[in-house]
Amino acid sequence: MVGNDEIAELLLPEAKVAPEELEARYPERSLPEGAYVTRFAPSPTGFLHTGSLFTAFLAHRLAQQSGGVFFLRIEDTDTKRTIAGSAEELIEQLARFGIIADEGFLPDGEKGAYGPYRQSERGDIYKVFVKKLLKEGKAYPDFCTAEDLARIRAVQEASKVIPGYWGPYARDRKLTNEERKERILRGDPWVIRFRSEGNHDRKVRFHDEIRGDLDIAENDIDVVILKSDGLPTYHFAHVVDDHLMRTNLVSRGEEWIPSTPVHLELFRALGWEHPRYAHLPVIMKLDHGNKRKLSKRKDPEAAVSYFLKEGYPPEALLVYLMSIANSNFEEWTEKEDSFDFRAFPFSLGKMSLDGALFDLDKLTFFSRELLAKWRGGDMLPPLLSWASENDPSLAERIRKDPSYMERILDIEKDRANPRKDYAKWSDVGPASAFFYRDLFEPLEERGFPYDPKYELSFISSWLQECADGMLYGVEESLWWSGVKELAAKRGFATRNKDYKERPGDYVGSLVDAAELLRLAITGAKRSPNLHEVISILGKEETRRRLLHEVRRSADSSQE
RNA sequence: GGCCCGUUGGAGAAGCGGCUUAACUCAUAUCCCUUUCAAGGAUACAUUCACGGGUUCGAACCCCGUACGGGUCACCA
Repeated sequence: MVGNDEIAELLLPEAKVAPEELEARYPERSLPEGAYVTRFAPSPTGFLHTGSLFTAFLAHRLAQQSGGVFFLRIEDTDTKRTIAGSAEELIEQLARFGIIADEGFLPDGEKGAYGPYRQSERGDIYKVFVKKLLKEGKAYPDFCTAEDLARIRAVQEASKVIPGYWGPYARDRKLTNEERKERILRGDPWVIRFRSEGNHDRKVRFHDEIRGDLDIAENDIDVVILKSDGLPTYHFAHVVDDHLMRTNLVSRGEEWIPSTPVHLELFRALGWEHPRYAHLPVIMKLDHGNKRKLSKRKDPEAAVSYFLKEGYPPEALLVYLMSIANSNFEEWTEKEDSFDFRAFPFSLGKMSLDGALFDLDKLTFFSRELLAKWRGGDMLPPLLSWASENDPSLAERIRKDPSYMERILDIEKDRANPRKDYAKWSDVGPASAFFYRDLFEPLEERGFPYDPKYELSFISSWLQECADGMLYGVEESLWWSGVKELAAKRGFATRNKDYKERPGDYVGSLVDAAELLRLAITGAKRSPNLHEVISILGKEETRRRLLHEVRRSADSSQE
């Protein structure tokens, strides 16, 4: 008689460590009551997805606010899909969002006593437990080829039974150990499958921290736990790792709900308690009236790098994500007059159950609000580092005279309701262009859209009067009354009401007078506060711009 | 297709059987203020909670069915 032990030995001779030894090597963590041990466990198969950032962010928050531990594990058991360097890129990007793990796979190497934190380096650990299951008869080698599996599936489809490698359809479950030994020695390729005791007509109930109690059919599939390449599947790796790393709350995407019964059964078979689960809703997008998952291929905003490239401050994205996670966060920000989500008590129970639609408008709103609170001095460093990567000419302009840019960024910031011009760093370049002579000149040459009701000769003389009579270096109200005086002399109505009542008595309203002035100085009908603009440009440049327009309009009026 | 989860305004949502003639935020529109823009202020925007039925004196809230949306059914995670 060939026993299970012999088969296990034949299959996995390299697994020599005793399970107990591993248990001892990774002891229970001693943490305060209620502390969460969470993790982010990405597959290094490409860029950081916005949904992954959401998941990582919340796991991180949960650990931090409970005084627990947040670690990062790389799930690279699918060697075919692993992309070299993407794990490093992932953690580097997370770090830009301030999501830095307490332990695990980190930018400067591994840290923590529960490693290794890369599944591809944990092969021996998994095998120890696979071997244990083998010995206990809870797992067995399966010699099916892809064609064998396809055939089984075809039979199942034809007879309309539930597809999958289960019960009577689990071909190699029924092999005798003698047969197994023979085939192993013969060198037939194999995988290890878990022998499920489940019955899909029965339901398992488990508690989800977000959704409450869930009743789902038991697993009855003999899932593969060790692949032919010697690495475990997700299911097995999750169970072993989260047990050994002493995770107590697994937060992951809701796509995992249907396979949770598999995990529960594996935990039981190994004699372990399972962690708590929180299945997070997935971020969606509206596409032709249909909701669908944010797609890597179709949606630029599915990649976190998109936001970085556009120059949204990372903080703003996180504020937005927190607002979809807990909608009461928004009320909290108003009450506390703060966007500091670190101080906000995030709650799994308050999460909504279905996936939120990604709303760029709302992100923009938060971003504007956030940046409005920053002074020029706070904005300069992140702006410069963004520009260095994404807008070299802007970066150069800033470097040449940082304090000039700082003054531009500070326009109308010094008040109770600060100006909200910028939602992202890429807004700064276009918005500030007219302050720079080399960028402004082409605008000048092109001509300005002055109101055609004014003759060019009139414009010319009005601007000349402004150039000569305008006050510089004085505070705004003084400056403005100076302008008003000039406008009155020129025949503009100084009060809008007057103009509205008797338009015939005036050449225009103060609005018109100011618009001509604004156009000459900034090149646009819309601009930030003119007084502040002028004081940043300085008397010389302002005069130069005015006189240039005086000349130009005089010239064209003669033609 | 089977199973699971869900369905409140354009978006995020509050609500958990009478206090809802459905809060709040974003977006949109109009008006006010105003030297433009931004900001700010005011107002409008679900005659009703996917639909149908039931329970109840009373339902967005409880039950059943239907529809719709999403997820999942791999040696991928």
